[in-house]
Amino acid sequence: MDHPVFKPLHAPHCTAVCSSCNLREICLPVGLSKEELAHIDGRLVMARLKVARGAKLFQAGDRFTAVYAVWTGFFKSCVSSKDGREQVTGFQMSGELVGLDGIGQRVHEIDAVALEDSQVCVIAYDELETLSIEVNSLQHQFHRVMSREIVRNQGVMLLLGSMHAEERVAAFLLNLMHRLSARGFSASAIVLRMSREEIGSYLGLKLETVSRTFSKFQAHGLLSVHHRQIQITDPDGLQNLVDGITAV
Amino acid sequence: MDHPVFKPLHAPHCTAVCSSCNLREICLPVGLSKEELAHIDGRLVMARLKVARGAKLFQAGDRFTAVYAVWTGFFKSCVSSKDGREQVTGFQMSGELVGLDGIGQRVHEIDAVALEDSQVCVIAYDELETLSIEVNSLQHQFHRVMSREIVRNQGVMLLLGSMHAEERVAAFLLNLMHRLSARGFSASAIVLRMSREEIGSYLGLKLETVSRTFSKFQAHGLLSVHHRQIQITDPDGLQNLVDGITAV
DNA sequence: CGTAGATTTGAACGTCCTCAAGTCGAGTGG
DNA sequence: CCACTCGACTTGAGGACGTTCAAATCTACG
Repeated sequence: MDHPVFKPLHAPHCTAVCSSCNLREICLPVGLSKEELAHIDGRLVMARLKVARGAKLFQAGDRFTAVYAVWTGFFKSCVSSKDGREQVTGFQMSGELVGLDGIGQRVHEIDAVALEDSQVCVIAYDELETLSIEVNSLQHQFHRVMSREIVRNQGVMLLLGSMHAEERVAAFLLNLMHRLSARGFSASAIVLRMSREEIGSYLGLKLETVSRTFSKFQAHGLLSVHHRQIQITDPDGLQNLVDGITAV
Repeated sequence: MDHPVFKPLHAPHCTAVCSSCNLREICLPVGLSKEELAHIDGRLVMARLKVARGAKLFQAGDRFTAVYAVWTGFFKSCVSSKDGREQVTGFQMSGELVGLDGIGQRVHEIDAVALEDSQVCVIAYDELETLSIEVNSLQHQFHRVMSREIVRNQGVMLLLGSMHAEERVAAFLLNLMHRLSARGFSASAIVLRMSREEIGSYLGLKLETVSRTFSKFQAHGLLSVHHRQIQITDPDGLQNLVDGITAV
């Protein structure tokens, strides 16, 4: 199976335009001039796809043909080893790119799963390479996106390699908070799109540990938890935990 | 301080050529045609630098101007957090690129330290972007290199997030073995370039645990350790450990 | 309204860490 | 050449943190 079954939102001839997308200041085309945007309109994004909650956008082993920009919704990326171990390597929200793992081998090496009903912009990779040659700053932006992904992953390695459970959970929540607030959502009221188990997998912890840590944070007045609703009441307190300034 | 002090191996006008480099099948220019190699010769690599053992090629905060291809020697990459936590995020050997972290912000976000006297090829990033436009397959290869770095990091996340100490050490040794043998070195006799502490930092373990694990592997006949000399006697046994087929 | 899945909480256990002592080897100066 | 010294490594014992196993509670969805 090379591709899951999708229904394009638009007929093939009706392509998406970046210039009028409200994510253009967050997504791949940041920093492109009006003229450059006009040049890539209808060429960079060939189609939009709906991905239902729980469905895979692609999975390890699928042939790589495109990278995807999350337009609406929420995704997780997972690697698995032969023996069935699974690790969530990231969560992607609107404006973030999924599928960069496939460029190297022309085959995807991870799974990308929608955590809620989502829509993605399909960026055919061959076309991206072509446009990168024509539009200088698109190439530059694409390199920046990949570089940031590398840096982000190294931050996760720091977290997994040297932080305690409470520090990991605090760092996770703060990161989510910052990314959501960059998209205009409340910086304090978070609705988690993923289960405790998925958080645990991402943080290298068991779901019980995540749950216990949430409870402990609540007992210390850092936040209040109600199922997947999190209200951050003391972001500085969480930051102090991450920075090793305080403990709970 | 934007740059450490280096002595270029060659005068500025005497640039390095990829077409006659013995690493051209491993390094960035893999897959370039003879004509394409000729086109980038003397332009891609502007100079070579010596980096003494223990010296930093660059460090977090340095202005980003170039990526570096390891020509000879061995490097480690480290991220650090505000509170002084340090995490080794990778070890680089000949033919591998260092410095991709800086593209996103035009500032390096990690430290790159030579673990032995080394030489690197300096690839000015602006020139790389220019050449990528002129030479199609150079752009493609560069994307592949970055993509593989992303995949590699996700593999490390899997290791850090879901493997036990013995599995981590086994995976580390096998990885080292494969990369060394791809460069024509013995697949069984490894000379470690890094300390137990650096291995531990990379694997999210303490140096004592690394040491104990080596000893245990030796007791089980998987390898023999003498300081930094490792003789792998049972690679399949190590692989079985990584794959969760056996335990020690 | 009922069931399956997600979450919370408790208790016992195990892996890895911490602290500490001892060994080994390379480099240095007598 | 040998003794000395420092850093790296090894090994042991005890303890901490997170896991495992188990049960209760809660929610969402049909």
